[in-house]
Amino acid sequence: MCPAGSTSNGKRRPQVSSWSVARLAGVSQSTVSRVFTPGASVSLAVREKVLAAADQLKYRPNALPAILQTGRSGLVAVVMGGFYNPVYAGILHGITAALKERRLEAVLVDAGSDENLGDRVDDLSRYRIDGAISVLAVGSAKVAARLDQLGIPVVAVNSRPFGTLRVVSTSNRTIGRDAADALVDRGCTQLAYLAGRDNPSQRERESGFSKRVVARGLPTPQRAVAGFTYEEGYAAMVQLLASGARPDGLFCVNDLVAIGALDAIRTVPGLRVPEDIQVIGCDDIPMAAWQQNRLTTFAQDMTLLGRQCVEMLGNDPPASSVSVPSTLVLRATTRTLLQTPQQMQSKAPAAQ
Amino acid sequence: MCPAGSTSNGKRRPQVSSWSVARLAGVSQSTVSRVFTPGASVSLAVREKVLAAADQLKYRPNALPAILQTGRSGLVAVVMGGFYNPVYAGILHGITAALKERRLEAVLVDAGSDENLGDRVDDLSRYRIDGAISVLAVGSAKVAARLDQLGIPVVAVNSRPFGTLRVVSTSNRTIGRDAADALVDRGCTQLAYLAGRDNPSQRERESGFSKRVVARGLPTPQRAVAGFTYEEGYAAMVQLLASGARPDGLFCVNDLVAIGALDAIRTVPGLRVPEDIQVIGCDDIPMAAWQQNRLTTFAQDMTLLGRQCVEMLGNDPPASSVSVPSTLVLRATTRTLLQTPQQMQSKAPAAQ
DNA sequence: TTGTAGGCGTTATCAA
DNA sequence: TTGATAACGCCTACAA
Repeated sequence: MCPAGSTSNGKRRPQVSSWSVARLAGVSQSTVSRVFTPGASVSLAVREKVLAAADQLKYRPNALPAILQTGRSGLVAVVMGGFYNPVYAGILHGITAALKERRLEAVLVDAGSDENLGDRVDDLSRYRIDGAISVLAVGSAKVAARLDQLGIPVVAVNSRPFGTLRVVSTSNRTIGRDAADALVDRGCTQLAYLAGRDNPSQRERESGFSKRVVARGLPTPQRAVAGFTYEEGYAAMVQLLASGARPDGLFCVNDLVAIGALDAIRTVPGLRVPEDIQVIGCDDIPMAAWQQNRLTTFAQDMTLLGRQCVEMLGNDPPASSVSVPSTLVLRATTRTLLQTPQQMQSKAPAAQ
Repeated sequence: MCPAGSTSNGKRRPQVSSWSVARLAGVSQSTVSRVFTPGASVSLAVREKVLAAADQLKYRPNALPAILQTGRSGLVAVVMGGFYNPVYAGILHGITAALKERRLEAVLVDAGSDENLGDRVDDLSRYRIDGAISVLAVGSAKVAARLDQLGIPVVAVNSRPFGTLRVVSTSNRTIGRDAADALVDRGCTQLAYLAGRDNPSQRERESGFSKRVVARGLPTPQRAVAGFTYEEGYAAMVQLLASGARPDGLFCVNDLVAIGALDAIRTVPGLRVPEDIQVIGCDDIPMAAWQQNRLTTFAQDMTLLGRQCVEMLGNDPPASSVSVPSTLVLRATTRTLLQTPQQMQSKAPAAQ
């Protein structure tokens, strides 16, 4: 009726089990279990007796046997590729908030690059995690195949749709197009783009931008490869300007790069933003709003993005892909819009 | 000899168990277990046979029964109070890196305020977490007492040493003193301090600063309450300047506040940094190094801080408190130091 | 509504 | 070095 070790066995931290509570309350162990199972049928009298006993013993249900039994752990792996960009802080916050609502817990994995992603998530499978969310884009079919084999739902942000991978994207192509329109509408004719290292969202932002610029009858934008950090944006812009290029409209892969570019522009005497060159970033990180930057950029609701990731994780049957919208936030690095005719033209279909 | 469900029972995701591996390898389940237990004695022949079988079946040890048995989960709760300040990204990175080295996993808790801290960690005790690290300072004895009762080691950053709480601190008092010395050595006579909301590290930074300023024979610094964000720093400085105050040396509770203050100062025509007012921040977040700021500040090795947290968690017997050093990083918001005599005076003992 | 019994997949113990 | 067996603490039948 009552297993030996359920009281305490001296060697380990003694844990109060449902058996001890049962004994104190004068009921069976199953009854205690039912009291702690939402929606189970227990008489009020018994429930109160049990809760009183549990309270007295400071009983905390142990999730592990239940996981062992049901196969569901309530644990979700959350994979990050580093935290250097404040935009990740927003996403992480969104994910943790959404997980909390569903009573799921986040096991944080700082993977660095998506090479390690497979290994790390595989590692975590020993905890029987229910799923994984990767803020780090899954870039290779090999990694995707590895994740597939785990047999758990995997959501990845801004990845290509490999296999059963579920993808939540920011509307990168639209952002690129809107950036082009915003700059062209404001009179820019010499466009330039500061690129990140190759990944799906970078590629889409760029292609959306370039194609729309060309569709608007302007030459293909100049291009410089920066990366994703302030320093890389700064260096790339210094180099671009040193090469003699004088674009009058600049779109950057993200805000950090844009802010780096702004600072580089400021080193050139007589070159003014937005009079001589207009700049648009992407993400709307807090620093974009700082007085020293007042950067025009695309805002995306990161809390929503986090929520979408968690929701997709639970979808059954699996939805394969959703994207979150973005809004152009106009600040001081672009001029005010005057021309209405071109504004209308910006509604034209993409040169796909 | 071989339990029924160990192959697959149709209802759940079928998991390969040590029993299936044992059967394929022609050994007992215990032997399989030993092969996957570091340091257990198994003959080479058997080990290879088992590993081959495990490989063939893609066996992944299930951690849950082991946890049930040993009481050790390898899970550590990591409590954050939000991610708005980039310094937290650094700390989080340090913690995850150190945990990984010890083969521990981080369960991320975004607590918002330390009120929820107790509840959330208590929640996680159902996973039999081995310990908790709170980047959020534990501010009340009540929360600390709650954590005490969990019977697991808890490390908190920059908290007061309540009960069995283990504390890792940045050297806040020293930072305050060094900031005072740095400003006074550079000729400041009218000091001001932008404070955060009350918490242990804010209090120590301020008290270290104020006392040293007074010890150096100057009047008590002016004080304005900002908070911990750029916006709050900006607003507080705008107000301070509007009140007619014209300090020539400013120390801020952190870099975000300092950068906000810098931007506020820039709104006043003719007020130059560092000629008219010198500014020092704290944390050395990436933005402090940006060209637009070039903020003099105190750098702290956040990776080290993370490592310390993890190490303290494992200390037995528990060490109660350590602190990590910081270094003054001189940039463009302070003047260059000329006077040597005062430099020597800065080595004088604190007016404690 | 309540209790009994079996199983989840490991580790720990002890005997062979 | 290996194997058999008993926990670990819960959930899920099924019986009362």
